[in-house]
Formats: sequence, structure tokens, C-alpha cells
Amino acid sequence: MEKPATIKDIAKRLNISLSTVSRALRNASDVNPDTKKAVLALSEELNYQPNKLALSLRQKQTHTIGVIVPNLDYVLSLMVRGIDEVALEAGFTVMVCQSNESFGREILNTRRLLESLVDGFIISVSSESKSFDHFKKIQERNLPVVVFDRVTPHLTAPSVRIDNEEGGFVATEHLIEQGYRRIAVLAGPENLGVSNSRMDGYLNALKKHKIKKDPALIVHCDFNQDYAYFATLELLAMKKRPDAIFTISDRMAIGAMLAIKKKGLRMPEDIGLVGFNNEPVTSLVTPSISSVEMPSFELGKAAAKLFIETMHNKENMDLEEKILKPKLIVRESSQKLPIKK
Amino acid sequence: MEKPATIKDIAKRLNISLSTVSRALRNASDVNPDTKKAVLALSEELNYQPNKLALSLRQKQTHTIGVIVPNLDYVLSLMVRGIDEVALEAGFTVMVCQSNESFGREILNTRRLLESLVDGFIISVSSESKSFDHFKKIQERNLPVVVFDRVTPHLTAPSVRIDNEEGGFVATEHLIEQGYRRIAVLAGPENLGVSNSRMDGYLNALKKHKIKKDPALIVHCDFNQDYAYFATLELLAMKKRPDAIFTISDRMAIGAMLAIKKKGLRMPEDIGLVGFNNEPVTSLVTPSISSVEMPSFELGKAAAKLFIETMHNKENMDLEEKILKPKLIVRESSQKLPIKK
DNA sequence: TTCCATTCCGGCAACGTTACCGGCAACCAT
DNA sequence: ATGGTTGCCGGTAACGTTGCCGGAATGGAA
Repeated sequence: MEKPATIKDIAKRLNISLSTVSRALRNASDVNPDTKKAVLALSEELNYQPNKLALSLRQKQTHTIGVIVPNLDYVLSLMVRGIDEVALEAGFTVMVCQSNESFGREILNTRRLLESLVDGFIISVSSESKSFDHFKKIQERNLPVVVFDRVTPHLTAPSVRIDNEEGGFVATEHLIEQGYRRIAVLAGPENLGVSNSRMDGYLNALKKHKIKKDPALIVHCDFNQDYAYFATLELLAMKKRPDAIFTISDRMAIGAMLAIKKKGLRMPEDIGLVGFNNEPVTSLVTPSISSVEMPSFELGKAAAKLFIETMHNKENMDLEEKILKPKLIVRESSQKLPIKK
Repeated sequence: MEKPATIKDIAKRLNISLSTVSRALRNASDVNPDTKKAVLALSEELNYQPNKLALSLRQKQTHTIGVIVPNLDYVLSLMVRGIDEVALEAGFTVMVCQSNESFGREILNTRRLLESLVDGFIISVSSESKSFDHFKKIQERNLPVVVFDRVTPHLTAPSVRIDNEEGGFVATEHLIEQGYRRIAVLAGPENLGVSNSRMDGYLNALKKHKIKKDPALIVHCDFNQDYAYFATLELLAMKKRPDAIFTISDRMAIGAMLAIKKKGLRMPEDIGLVGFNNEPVTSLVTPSISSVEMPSFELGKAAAKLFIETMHNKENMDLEEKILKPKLIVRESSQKLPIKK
């Protein structure tokens, strides 16, 4: 039981040729039922496993998908699980690389996965990436690429994401309906599409309700709790401070919450707060934080499905764009009015 | 730029043999400096990348490590990042599989990774696993295995973990020092080594401080917030209810916290609470929860390092057991006495 | 008997790479 | 001149697999 058995071993033991064994194991046809039975029996006995390397080399396919994600936080690890689920089902293996939100790391990951000869990529781009040439290299090799969650217009590829604009809209409109009027938004880096879309939703909601946009209330900062904390402190120090904050991630909402508490303000009475992602932590803190939920697991599954489709009809497929719907979960941090029955 | 260039292409263009090109690209020796220069120049121009598949097939090494983890929560995803870091540095690629705490899934993952011909495994076992034959199969193939975090005595392999007993001990002793006397422990499934070790530490602390162990205060339940919630409710309904709870994970501590709040009890005045893992959420909830921190990232790095060592001197290596130290982080949920200056 | 179709099988090449061996010069020392 | 050493190179096999082609044996039909 030292070395794994090969086709050659089976052929030798049965005194038949390699080709016959190969056919017996696969192509039922063109082989005598008896020999076939013998081969199958022996392969069972020797616990034969086809060597994937040889197979991949031969047919120039590794049945492996390269997945690049900026990190493995709650949302993304759920998405990865969704991808995994579907990919395994379809006979693919998944290689996950974290870019750690770093542009350089993302390039490195891409290169490594290309070297590993993956059959294609499923990507969520890092917040630091402003250039996308490294991804274009993938497409030059004619490998399928699907982007998910963090999509970017600079990369023409089929994509799966949620309707971020809608998410920003419902969050903001909810705040308006609760009576808030000076609503600030804590956005991410300016080049991050997701963040900008959510902000567009925010702007649309303001416009619909005839609230004038105030540039001072729009703050870009790093996708990160500490930055959000300090940004919020600054917002609260304004002469006419905002009476509500919409953050485009829960991590930032946490930072905002800490700053609000630090200032001694109460939620939802003095100030409203809505986050994005619906991470479990939002329901655990006091007050619990309203947040826009996205179907992460489903989104991952959809991405993998789209990848497999793309792979099968590479050429004649229009750039599909699959968009899932987010859903606002209202909690204490923004529920100012009594709940209507 | 369609098909990637191969050694053969270079050989043809330079009118030299495959062997020479191969040597030039690798074994500086035994090749004329001029030809070598020419080869390198051309390989640069053609953007030559050695085909890993062919290489792996040839030298029966994929330079890939299979990593199996029960999930990708905060702690484990940090560990995986540590593994990644070290592995990449050493020229290895990592394939991560989640068992989702399921025994069947773990077997499936093992099989798939074996089929992918990984060079070895780094494993944290699922909480459901009671049999370990599937891992033994790996060792029969003479592949190196390192277990980390969730180790088990039923699998003889080098391991990296924290000192769980010590973690349980310091957590419990801290509660005792704060004046708590009826200390309950919320443990995980009975077959889970990590949980049992932490419980041993709990028992040692009781013994040291001459507190009698009360079996009614030792509760096994699933590794999960909801189970912990209900288990805590039951504990609090006892005639002589506990005045402190030590949970062997933060997820369970959250469940316990919710139950305590539900009952209207105050922490730390009415009841003390200490968790394990020091997940970020522990510092965000109200009251913040004391927790035993473990050096997750370091632990991952150590696991990968140990793996690489094991791989290099397979035979004559004693079963190394690397143990890192945990550290108690005290927060509001257990800080009953005023802080001494 | 001859011819063709069918059934089954083996040989060869190829995927891209490297390890091993042998060979041919050129050089130096005897 | 002869023999040995050195520097450089090419050919071949091998890793495990499959696709293609050709061929032997068999059977049935003419």
C-alpha cells in the first residue's frame, strides 16, 4: 500500500494493454464485458485512483477554480462556502487566495494561480486596486473570469452582486421615514465601486424626499473600524452635526457606534445609525444596529454557477450580470418611531 | 499570446536541444554562458512559465498543502492566514477545505485532497469526528500530517496548539480571585479534546483553591450560540444557581450573555462570565466579555513551519508537540473587584 | 471460398518536464 | 602521439494518462 496503483499495474497483472485498461475504466464501449469486469474488479482491489496530474496534463484542464477574495470576514467566508458548494458538486476544486485588501498581493495571487494552471477565476477585488491589468492577463489567456460582490466597471466580465444602489436607498429612506433629516454617509475608498453604488442609493433617497445633499456629510474613509471611529468623531464635532449616519459596512458602523457612545449620544433618540452586511455582531451590541442584509451564501453559489456556465459556452455568451436583492433589517439603532401594527 | 510557451518552443527557436534549454533555465552548470544567456533572454521574451503540472508529474511533488478546517470563523481564518503566509514563502500553495464541523464532509475533503495529490496535510479536526481512520489513510501513503488547534490523541502526528489547560486554569482562577465561588463551565461536545483540556484547567483551578467540584455545574453542549443560550437558562434556573460561568468558546459566551440578560441579571455584580478565543465581538458587547486570547496567527505560522520541517526529515523526527501560551484578557463581565493600582 | 463488417485489442504518440547517460570536441600532461 | 580530463551538448526514457489508428479474429453473407 506504499505507492498508489496505476493503470500500468493493472495492465501487467491482467496481461492486457494499457489502452484496454484505460478504455475499460472509462469508455465502456469497445471492450469485452468480461475483461471490463476483470479490470474493474482489480482496480477496486488495488484501490486505483486515476492520477489527476497526468490527466490534467493530457487534457489541459485542471478542474480547479482560482478564487481571490480581499479577506475572509463573515460575509466573504459565507460566499466562499457558497462557491465551494456548487463547485464541488460540479467536480471542481477550489483554491482560495486572500489578497488582504492589498493590490500587490492581489497581483501575486493572480500570478500564482495562473502558474497553478487553474481553469478560471472567481474574483472579488481588493479595495486598494485601481488598475486591473493583472486580471486582463487572465482574459488574454482566454480563461473565464467571473467577478462577484466587489465588481468593477473596469473589468468586462460576467458578474454577480447585490443591488448596492437599492441597499443604499432603502437604508437612507428608512432613516428619512424615521424622521432623520441631516443624514451623513460614511463611505469607503473613492475607487471602490460597491461603496459608490451604495452612496448613489443614498443620494437618490435624499433626492426623492427633497432633502438637499450636503457635501460635508459625505465622508470617504478606509474600510475599517478605527478610521470610521475618528471620522464619526469629526462628524459629531460639526456645528450642525448630522442626526443620522449610514455606513456602507458594518465594520464601519461599529466604529461609528463607538464614537457616538463616546460622545454620550443616544441611539436612536439623538442620532440614527444603519450599517451594511448584517453581520451577526450588529444584533449583539447595545443598541443593536440596523443593517442591510445580503444573501451571501446564495451570492457565492450564483457566482460559481455563472462561472461554470461561462466556462461551457465561452464564446457566444453575453456578459451576464446577475443582481440579487438586499433587505433592510431594522434594529434599535434607527427605530425612532413606535412600530406600526 | 494564445498558448503559453514551452521549453520546446525555445529549443526550436534557438536550434538547440530540449535538455540544454532545461539545464540553462535551472542548473546553471554544464552549459555555455552564451547559450544560457540566449535562453534566458528568449524565455523572458516569450514570457515562459514552467508548466507545474508536468513538473509535478515528473518529480511526484505538487508543492501543495491540503488544509482542512472545521470552519472559517474569526480564529480559524486568522490561523489559515498564518499558514498561508509561511507556506507561500516556502514555495507551497495551500488548498483550504472546510468540513463545516461535519464528519462526513471531513472524509470527503480528505479524499478530494488526496486525489489532488497534495504533498501533505495540515488539519484541525471537526467537532463531530470520533473516528480518525480517514486520516490514517493519509499516513499510510507516507504523507506528512500536522494537526493544529483542535488536536486529538487518537492521531499520532506532530501538532501545534495552545495550552488549553492553562487557558481554562487562568480563566477559572481569575473568577475565583474575583470572589466567585459557584463557577459553572459550559463545555463543548464530550469527544472534543480542546474542550476537555480547558475543562481540566477549570477543575485544576477549583482544586487548587479547594472548591468542591459540582457535577451539576458542568454542562456539555453543542459548540454553538443557541445551545449555550438554553443551557445557560437551565443553569440559572437551578435552586442554587452558579455565580459565574466559564465558556470554552466566545460563541458560547455570547449565548450565555444573552441568557443572563434575559434573566435580568447583571454582570459582573450578579454573575461573572469569561469566554475563550478573544473574538473582537467580546469587546463590543455590553458588558464587554473577558476572554482567553490565543495567538491565532502565530499558531497558523507555527503549524506551517512544523509541516515543512516534518516534510524534510520525515523519518527520524520525533513527534514534536508545539504549545503556545494563551493570555487572559479581563473585561467588564468578570471584573468585580476594583482594579488594583 | 471469398469478402466485408464487427468486435476487441495493442502500439504509438503526445501532454511538458527533467534525469541520466553517452558522445564529441578541445585541452593538457605525459 | 597517446591518454585522460574537462566543458558542453543531444538523445532517450520516464512520470500516468488518453486518442488515434491499424490489425487480428470472428461471424455472417454472397
